[in-house]
Amino acid sequence: MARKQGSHSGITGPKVRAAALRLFARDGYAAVSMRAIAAEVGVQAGALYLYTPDKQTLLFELMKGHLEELLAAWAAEPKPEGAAARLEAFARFHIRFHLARPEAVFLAYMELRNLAPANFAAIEALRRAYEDELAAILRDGVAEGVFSVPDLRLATMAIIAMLTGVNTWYREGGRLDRAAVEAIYCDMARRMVAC
Amino acid sequence: MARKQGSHSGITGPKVRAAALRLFARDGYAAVSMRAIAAEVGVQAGALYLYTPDKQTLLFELMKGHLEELLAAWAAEPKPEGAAARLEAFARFHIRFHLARPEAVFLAYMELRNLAPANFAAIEALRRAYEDELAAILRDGVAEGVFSVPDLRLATMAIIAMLTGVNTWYREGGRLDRAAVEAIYCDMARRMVAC
DNA sequence: AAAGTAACTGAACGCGCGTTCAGTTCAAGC
DNA sequence: GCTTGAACTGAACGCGCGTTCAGTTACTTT
Repeated sequence: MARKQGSHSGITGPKVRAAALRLFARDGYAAVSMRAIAAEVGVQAGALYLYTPDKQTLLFELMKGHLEELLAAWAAEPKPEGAAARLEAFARFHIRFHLARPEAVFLAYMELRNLAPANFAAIEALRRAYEDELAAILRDGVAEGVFSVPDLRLATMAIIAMLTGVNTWYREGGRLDRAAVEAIYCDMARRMVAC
Repeated sequence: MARKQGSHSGITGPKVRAAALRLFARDGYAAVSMRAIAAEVGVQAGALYLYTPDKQTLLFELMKGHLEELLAAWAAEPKPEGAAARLEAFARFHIRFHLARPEAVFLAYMELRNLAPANFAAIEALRRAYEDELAAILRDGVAEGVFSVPDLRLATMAIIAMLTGVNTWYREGGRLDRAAVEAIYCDMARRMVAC
């Protein structure tokens, strides 16, 4: 049978991941069929199994990849002196990173329940590691005497929930641009923990 | 054929809603079959259609019911004088109400994409009405000179995201009880908008 | 030109899906 | 005790699911 242009190009793997991410984020893991992903890529469903052992692993790899990228990106970020400055860096980084990847963020928050227990544990550990980065900043700030928090863990969760919340309403071309949102949320995060 | 005890008891409707809420929240709308809901109730799948026209409407009614209950409960709450006191009342109410209904809250946040457009619009309007309640408190606080917010809408979204975030980590019997969590989050919300 | 190989097809597997509906059961009203 | 009607069953409808695999294609290596 005639083969279409672009076959054997060697980029099908990334295409599969991109299509799966897009569709999982839009319709939800359970509502997306392997055939739908395949159609998006331009192959038959069977071909997907050259790139993933099964559907569940495809989801897990997407979430794991997202969180590892998040941790790596934060690790690569310059860390200023002083907890107050580091909190600002964290808040700005968090919003910037998350607004740039709305689909992956959505997936990582919404599809946890579709993970097999072992995969769930792995994702939770990555998320916890990220939370610990913020917790360390707050702890340092308290030690420096520039922050006062009633409870370290709760303040951590509160700030992350607040910052991640931006993804639920932010739309390109809205009333405020990313820089303005960054600045305002930065300010609110600072107020929450400032003495 | 012999009929089991409890038939024709006239409470099947509520049972259907309760089972659907439990299963939708646990496994996700798309992953729950009408047969699974029916099994939970103790009837055959066909019997569910005496209580709902279809699966989609069942989801919509659950979400609508939850948000209407939320608005009614807040309307029934005593409103103290002064924006600062009203913010405290709102924060405590929000946490208390949401922690008491984790399944409905989870459903109302996670299954929006499974709503038909008309149903989605109805749910969004209810949610917006609730947000406006908090926005009004913040506006009043600014007018009274007791609050200072860089942006009214963003502060509203930030506080609600922060408060709702409690549901993602709070577990009965954990380190802090509900009252302690309420108090700490109340404090953080106040700090965010205080002058 | 022949052989080898990675990429992909297309058909098939058993299964469960949402929904419909004719028929059955049971309690209540007369 | 007969009739009524609400509650419910159980089978059926066509369809799409995740996954497998023998076979086919297109390109590379020799």
